[in-house]
Amino acid sequence: MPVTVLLVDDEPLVRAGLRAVLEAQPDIEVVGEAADGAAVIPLVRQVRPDVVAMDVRMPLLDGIEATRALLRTLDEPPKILVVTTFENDEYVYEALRAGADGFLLKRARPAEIVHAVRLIAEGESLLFPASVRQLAAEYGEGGGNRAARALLERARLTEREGEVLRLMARGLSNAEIAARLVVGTETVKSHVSAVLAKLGARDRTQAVIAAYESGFVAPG
Amino acid sequence: MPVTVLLVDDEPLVRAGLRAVLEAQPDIEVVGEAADGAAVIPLVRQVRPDVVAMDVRMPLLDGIEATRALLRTLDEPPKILVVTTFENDEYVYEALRAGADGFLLKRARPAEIVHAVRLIAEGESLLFPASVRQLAAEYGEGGGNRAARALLERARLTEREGEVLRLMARGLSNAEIAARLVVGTETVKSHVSAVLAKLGARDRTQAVIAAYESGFVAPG
DNA sequence: GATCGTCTCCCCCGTGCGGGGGAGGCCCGT
DNA sequence: ACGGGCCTCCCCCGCACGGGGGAGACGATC
Repeated sequence: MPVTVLLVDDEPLVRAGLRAVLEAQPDIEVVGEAADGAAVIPLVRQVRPDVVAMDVRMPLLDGIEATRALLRTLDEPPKILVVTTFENDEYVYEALRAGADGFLLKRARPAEIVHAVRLIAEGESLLFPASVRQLAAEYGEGGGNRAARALLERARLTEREGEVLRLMARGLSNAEIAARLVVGTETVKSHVSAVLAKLGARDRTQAVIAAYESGFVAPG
Repeated sequence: MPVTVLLVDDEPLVRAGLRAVLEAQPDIEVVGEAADGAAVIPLVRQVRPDVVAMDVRMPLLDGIEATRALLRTLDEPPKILVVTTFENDEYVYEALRAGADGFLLKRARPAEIVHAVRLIAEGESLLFPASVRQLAAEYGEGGGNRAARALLERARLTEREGEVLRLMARGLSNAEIAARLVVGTETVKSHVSAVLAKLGARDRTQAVIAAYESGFVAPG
């Protein structure tokens, strides 16, 4: 019997993407979609999915409350996979504390997404940051650069964007970064915006946090 | 024979403070002062200090260039102790790479300053962040809270300011912190300003960097 | 009782930041 | 020769941020 999945995300595009990725697997079946956490409980009662892939930030009822509501009201709650764009989203940790089984970044590759759903369905918990750090650890002490480069590929940061992120993580302002890279501040702003978008960060502080948490830059 | 020290800092107040602290020691003697790195070489030639306590940021010639110049032009260069307000100042690391023997935060307690000068004079190197991490390590894995509390005392952050810094390090905006702590945004702004001042950080990003680098918050 | 530190909130104000656009030059792969 | 990705720079714009003040309330300390 296949793994049944319910998609909950306010963006139709994301739902379509997840559906496409998951339905390509013979052992995974998408059994429903919801655009907001508010609609999830009756839908779960109705279709009884194994896994709910749930966005954190939603207009009416967010992923945290929806998770709590599911666990509170159902006798056999589904596994809950939190899907988010930003791994240091404060809501993510709250969702996990609320009882979610794992979380996954939207920028993850299709194979990773499929893998995550299968793991969750099997009862495994899944925390992406841990896997990222594991990735960094694979390259050992000396090869920090290679791990960083591998992370670059994940986040799909260009080389220049990686440089800018590194300088951001050293506390430099846009003007200082511009001076360092010998380009205009407008250029730096472009790169910074690109980095924020790709990391799902709201501001440079969150980007720096992501850099530390992912191992892209290391303390010391 | 006493340890002789030359003070190089563009702020007279800082020089006076260092002089007061150091001259109180019978075995330490301040043998000169300079207001900028540009004046340091002839002065060092003249007074031959054991230790140069040098600011990093100075108007004409900064601590990095002054350090390089000293090491390049003198056969028996003095020990160089970089004195700065902010431990994650980008220039600090460059100064250390340029050959400085250690660095010290201006917010350090008098006893620490004296200790640092003596250590440097004896040929020991001294890196404050390392000592902070060592401090954190002393408390072991389980006692992270105690280490954090010890760090709080060092930076003289109040309990509330520590809370605020922790939330800053999770990427929260002032408004979000205010909501979380159930206070007004103006209050949060006050705390944030206090944190920035005490850490010598220019903005919240630098404060978060300091939090990570010092071990106040840990990745993962 | 007076003082100090902390937490709380208020004002004004400048500006760096980030979003949302667009655009030209470059190299590379097709 | 053309498109696509990347780097570069430009515009406008709103806003959160941070600095610099001040002030009241509370508890601890002296």
